[in-house]
Amino acid sequence: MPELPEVEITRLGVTPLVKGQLIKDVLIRNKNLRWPISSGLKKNLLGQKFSAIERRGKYLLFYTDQGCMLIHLGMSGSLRIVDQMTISGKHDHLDIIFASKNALRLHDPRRFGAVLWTNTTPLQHKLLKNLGPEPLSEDFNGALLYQKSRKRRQPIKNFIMDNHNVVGVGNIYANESLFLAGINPKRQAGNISLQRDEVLASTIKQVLKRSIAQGGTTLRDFSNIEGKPGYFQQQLNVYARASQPCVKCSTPIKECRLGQRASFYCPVCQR
DNA sequence: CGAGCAACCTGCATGC
DNA sequence: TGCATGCAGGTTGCTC
Repeated sequence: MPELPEVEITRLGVTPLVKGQLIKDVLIRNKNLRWPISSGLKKNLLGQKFSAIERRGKYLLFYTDQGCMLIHLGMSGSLRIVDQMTISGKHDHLDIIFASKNALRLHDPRRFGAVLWTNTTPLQHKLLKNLGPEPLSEDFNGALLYQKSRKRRQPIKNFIMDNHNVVGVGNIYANESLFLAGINPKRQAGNISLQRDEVLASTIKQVLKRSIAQGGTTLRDFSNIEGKPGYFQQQLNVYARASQPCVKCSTPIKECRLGQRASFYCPVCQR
């Protein structure tokens, strides 16, 4: 489900409803995620308040005065704010219940998500400390892309989806960004000129920003914290459009697999 | 070191 | 209708 825009939509939706609210109870209904939810989570959170909710890559960081809860939504995770009495479903793993009677509820059918606790600076956490730059920050630009990709032979699509190079570019947005930048996804990362890397970096920023502005992409089941879908999928140019005409030149869109992921491109517009 | 790939899971669409 | 297969928005950690 979530790529960076969807995680950001979730963060923006959750923040006003949970920030500063006293945590009254924590229910671990199903601890089975990528790693088991620690039973100590309740002790860590009880009586605390979230002072800020930040994002690093696709991780959500829920800060308290005592430490920080990290949540990753994996492929199918979502957060909702519900009334604490709302009946839970099969894949509802965790409820954090506030004095306001609202609950922050984590739903994750495929269980690729994670809920972790850290007492140290979260950005120094093992899973976060080696992440590449945020795509929407000034740290990420064409010069960086160019410098990091020299002598790299892997396809550019794999390269921009690697968190060490830049975070938050998942499969949909990698496909879309490369289309708009006119770059073939199979092209070796190390063979791309500085000028074209600059186009690519600014395209990635633009695509992510536009998607956030439209509430993210809903393909199957992404929804925001109120359960409403995003609208960016209406603007997808290549993703899941195999054999359909390119929006620019009408050539049928091609599909291939790169790094085990479905990849879509126009063989004429993308070189 | 880079690159490739299996694995972690469930749900859904498809085809026989 | 039932069963097998393949695929899905992500990431880690192994092997070569």
